Amino acid sequence: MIHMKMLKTVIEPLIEAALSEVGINNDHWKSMLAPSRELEQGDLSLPCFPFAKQMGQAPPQIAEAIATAMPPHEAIGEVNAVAGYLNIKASPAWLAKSILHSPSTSGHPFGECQPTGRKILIEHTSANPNGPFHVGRARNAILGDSLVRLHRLFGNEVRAEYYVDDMGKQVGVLAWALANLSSDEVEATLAGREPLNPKWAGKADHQRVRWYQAAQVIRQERADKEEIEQEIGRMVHASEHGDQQVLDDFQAAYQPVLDGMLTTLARLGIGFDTFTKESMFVTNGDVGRLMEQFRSFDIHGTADNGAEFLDLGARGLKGKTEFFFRRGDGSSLYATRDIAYHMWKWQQCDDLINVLGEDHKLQAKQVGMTLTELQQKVPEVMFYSFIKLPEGKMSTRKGNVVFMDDLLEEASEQAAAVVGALRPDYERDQVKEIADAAGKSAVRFNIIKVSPEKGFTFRWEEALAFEGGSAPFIMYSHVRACSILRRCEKEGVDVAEEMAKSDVEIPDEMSSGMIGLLRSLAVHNDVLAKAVNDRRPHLFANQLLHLATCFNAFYRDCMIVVDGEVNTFNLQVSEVARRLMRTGMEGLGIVPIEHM
RNA sequence: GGGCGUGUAGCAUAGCUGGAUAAUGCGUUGGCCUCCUAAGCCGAAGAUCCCGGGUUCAAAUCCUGGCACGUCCGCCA
Repeated sequence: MIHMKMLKTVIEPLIEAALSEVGINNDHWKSMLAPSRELEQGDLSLPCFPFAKQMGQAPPQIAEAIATAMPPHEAIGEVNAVAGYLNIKASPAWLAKSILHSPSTSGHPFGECQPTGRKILIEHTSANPNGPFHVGRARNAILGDSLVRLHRLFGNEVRAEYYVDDMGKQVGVLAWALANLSSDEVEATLAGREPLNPKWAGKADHQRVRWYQAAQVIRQERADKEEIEQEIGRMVHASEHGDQQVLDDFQAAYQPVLDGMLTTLARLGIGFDTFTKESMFVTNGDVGRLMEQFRSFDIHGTADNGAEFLDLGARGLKGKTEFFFRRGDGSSLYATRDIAYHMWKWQQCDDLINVLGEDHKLQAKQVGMTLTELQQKVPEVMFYSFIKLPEGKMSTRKGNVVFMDDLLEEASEQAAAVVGALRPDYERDQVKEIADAAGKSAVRFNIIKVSPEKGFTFRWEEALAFEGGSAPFIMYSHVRACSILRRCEKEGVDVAEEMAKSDVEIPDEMSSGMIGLLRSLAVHNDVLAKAVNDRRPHLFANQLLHLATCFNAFYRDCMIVVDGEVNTFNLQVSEVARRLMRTGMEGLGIVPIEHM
């Protein structure tokens, strides 16, 4: 629920006064004051039904009485009582003045961040480096990166971190395959499958994943599979005990794959500040010390073969209650290292956020409970549900996947076709630049605009939609705002000078387009705050869509330059909207280009 | 079997710390470019808010019992 905070702050004392004059004295009403359902009626509304009993009057009467008792204020454009609701509409002139003149009271209407001083560490993606991104895995990266960007826009100091799984079975299999299988063997093993797309033949993530896939088959089928398993097991075991040679071999195997994956993410505008290797916590002794510490816990237990666990059932965990942190052979488990990793992360930030697939819910719960047991803070987690295809679950084995690299190519191509048709006079390079921006933005936005916990079915036609509720729609509104600026320059208007005027006359009568835009601008930063604090980027995505829609209506109703004359008020509002659109787009990873 | 999540017009979604006539896009359909980019704007049609029960002045929203789908329940990562 998004309140128009700048209005709420001002009118709460006024309502308080009106209520006490009418004879209502309780504080419950503050939580009842809500954004109006009917935008025509107002910005904030107070349902008066709960007062009926106390007052012995019908709600419409009470609403009427409160409306009459409301003290006048310049912020209030209109007060009305309808069907038991007290509706308060902000005065457009006051909204305009607040937005234009006092950046400090309205957050940062010009899109400039005010540092909060809070340090946030966001870990996202952290995919195993064993193959290229498909759109399923990419939901994590897109969601995570949007959260990173939104936090930065909000003014937090953010570190985006990738946790590299550089040990364990998956990397072990990859390393074994690269060392033991020839190219011919790999291709023969994978003969029945989708071949490597020649376009990606030079990209290590696409290339090396074939070794990995072939190894998965061979481990099941080849006559010497037991020896293979032993060999892999030996390497994995060594890696878990911090054997540097094995870890180095592993890195040589996965690093090119990881680099390829990062290239894909970079195309989406996704990057990281730090990479932390899982093995670090084994080699530096943290994991060993942690496991020793667990032994002193009263919920510690030991299985028949010497494996150790914590009985989280004793702390209220339902279902699977034993949380194993050490194998019978004494080596650590993924979750154990994850706990060491979290303790390390907590030393470097005020807030910790992890972006995880819904399949990690139990594991995250176990880690969280164990951290509590260690008297550590529990990280915030953003869970998302998986992306599937219309044909069903994504599966590399069945060839039922859409690679991110392919999606981006396709998006760019389709966008180029649209731009080419719409702007026949553009140069080829310009078309390509616009198409790349529109393509990647559309792909990102398509995923961010829906709430993470909702199951998501990938459809080409939706991912590549360039109208309606898409990124290009927002980009287009922004382009219009940029176009206004260019028009001003062409007319010889000194925009900086126009913007600096602080005594612009604010008209009494405004068009619906202007009023709508002012209202959207007024809640913009409230939505950003909510999206950041609740970890729900889609709220901000919808706000940006709303802002763009409102801008389009404003664009229709409010000319900025007429007959060479500039309307300063309209220009100033347009510029606030432009900057907010621009920073908002950056906050979601939409590329804010100036021509389309 | 147990835990967690999801179920809203033909389709995809928003709304879910209870409040008015359930919002948006696609699709369907009717209009708008001598005027700052029509990737746009304005209008119309289209909803048993999965089903049953309960709480409440008021339920898409909260509780409860079903159903469907997703996901987890490894000494894997």
